[in-house]
Amino acid sequence: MENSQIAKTLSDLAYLLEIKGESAFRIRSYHSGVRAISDLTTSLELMVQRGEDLMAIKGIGKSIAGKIVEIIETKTCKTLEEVKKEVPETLLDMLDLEGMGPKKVKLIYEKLGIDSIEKLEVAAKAGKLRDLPGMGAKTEERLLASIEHFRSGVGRFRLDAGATIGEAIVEYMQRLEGIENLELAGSLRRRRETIGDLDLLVSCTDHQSVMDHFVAYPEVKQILAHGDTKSSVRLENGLQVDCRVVDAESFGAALHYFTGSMSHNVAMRQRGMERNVHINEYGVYERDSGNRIGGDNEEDVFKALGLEWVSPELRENRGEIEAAENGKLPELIKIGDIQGDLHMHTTATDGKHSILEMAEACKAKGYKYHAISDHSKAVAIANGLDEQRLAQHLREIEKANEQIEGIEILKSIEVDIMPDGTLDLEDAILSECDLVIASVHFQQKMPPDEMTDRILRAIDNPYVNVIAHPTGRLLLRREPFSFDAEKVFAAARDAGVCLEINAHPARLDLKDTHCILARELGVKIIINTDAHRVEELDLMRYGIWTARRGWLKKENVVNTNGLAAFKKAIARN
DNA sequence: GCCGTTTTCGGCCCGACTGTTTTCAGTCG
Repeated sequence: MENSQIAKTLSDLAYLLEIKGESAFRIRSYHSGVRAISDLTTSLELMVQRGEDLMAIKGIGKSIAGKIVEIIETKTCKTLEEVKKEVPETLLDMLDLEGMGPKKVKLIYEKLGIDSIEKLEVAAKAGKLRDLPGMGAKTEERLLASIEHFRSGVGRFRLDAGATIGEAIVEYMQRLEGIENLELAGSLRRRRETIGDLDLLVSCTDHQSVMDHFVAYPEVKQILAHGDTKSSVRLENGLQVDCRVVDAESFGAALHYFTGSMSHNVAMRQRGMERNVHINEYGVYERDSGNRIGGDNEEDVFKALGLEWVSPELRENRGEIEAAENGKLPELIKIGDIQGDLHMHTTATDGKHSILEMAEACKAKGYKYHAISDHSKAVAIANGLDEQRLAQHLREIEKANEQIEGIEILKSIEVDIMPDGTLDLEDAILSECDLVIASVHFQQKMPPDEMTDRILRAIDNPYVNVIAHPTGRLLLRREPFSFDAEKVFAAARDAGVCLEINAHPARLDLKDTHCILARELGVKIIINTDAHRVEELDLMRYGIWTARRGWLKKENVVNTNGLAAFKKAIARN
């Protein structure tokens, strides 16, 4: 069972208890337990199998640990089933509406018997909510807008969409006179693979002008809030953007605060309490005297807690605070460390540019080498290469290599891993390639054991150097296929096979937590764009961001080497 | 319900905004 399923069960329980009116502190414990589970990089089921102590996880005590075991073993939770008898599960849907919290859900359910979004809509339209204490015509109006947004199905956005939209807003905001500092914070700054909203932080002496300029952004569909220091808008595309303005002396403290993650911030504040330091978005203060000890830059915040500055990508409460305390933070890989891109397609299959065009583009990026790795015959829809065409294609790569100076083009192929784990091209032709990339494209829905064996068998093939996009997921569209990651990673390590971080923002596969596992196990990583046109070579930054979230250093990634060292690094064991 | 250099009780992060109030509760991040 996935950690996310366990987290969902406990989260449902927490919200239902909240509606029921349970003690706020008990609720908070459940929520922090859920957060602790979400921050985990190891499988709870595996921990239970190994007899590890769940109570060693901060935020999980006797009661929640017991429930986790119960959920894994029985697939249900008795407490949750009990609570559902008193508080209908359907109330949880209403909590998803912007502006609806547990108190209002409870009130509306108890006074009017409303237990679904549909009934809520009818009541709001009929003006029946305004008679309830604390509610009025405006509440009804806002709720109807929330329902409309909910129905639009707009959820999270891909990282590249967030980055593009965010960069456009930054450009717009910078047109305002008097802006001192401007930064996108939140999950975008942490480079999460998907983002739920954008957080924009500004410092300026004239707060009001910033707020007014922000809500006047042409793409704004709805203004959700418009205050003195904080405003929120919904854009036409459904994305919510929050803007916060502070004085310059608070910018660092605010940037830290609004970068999050929530888990990281909670842990930092707890640490602050232990050290008699008070942190908020305006600065860092001594708790007793109230004396301000910093806040104009982020370093102040960490320094006040005896910590080194932590890169935003690591702020997920996954051990970064302990590492920062002990000087054990990794020197994270940077985009400039990459010396070559080893996974890209050409017009020979489903790419849009020729071998030479891709080579010139790679050279322009400053790469020392790159690989042309088109599809194999199993991917017929992409005009994949069979043995004969690949042989011809390899000659053409050689020819292109002679025509271009200053960069080495490596001969490669993205060969398909068939359902039985064999490859769809003969070993003889694979042996002529400098680099063989193997990937699963078809028949992804198989039992986890079979998928594990399938990939293990591909790793066994002595010509395979890389497993590409190892989990096959497409963000927000397709789930990863399930297999025993630890087994596969260990086998890759033992065989000397690299695992790819596919940098395409639709994939980001391996994902961050897999990178952490890969690093722990000592697996070699390669970061590739899988470009199908020259412009997509620019996607490398998303792969780097994911690697950074996965605590990877330059040394963990083979294509940070020069050509000679790279060839050694990809050699099989 | 969780936690502990204040360890088995007594605390638990906190500030902004809105709407409905007339001093504040609920929601959000």
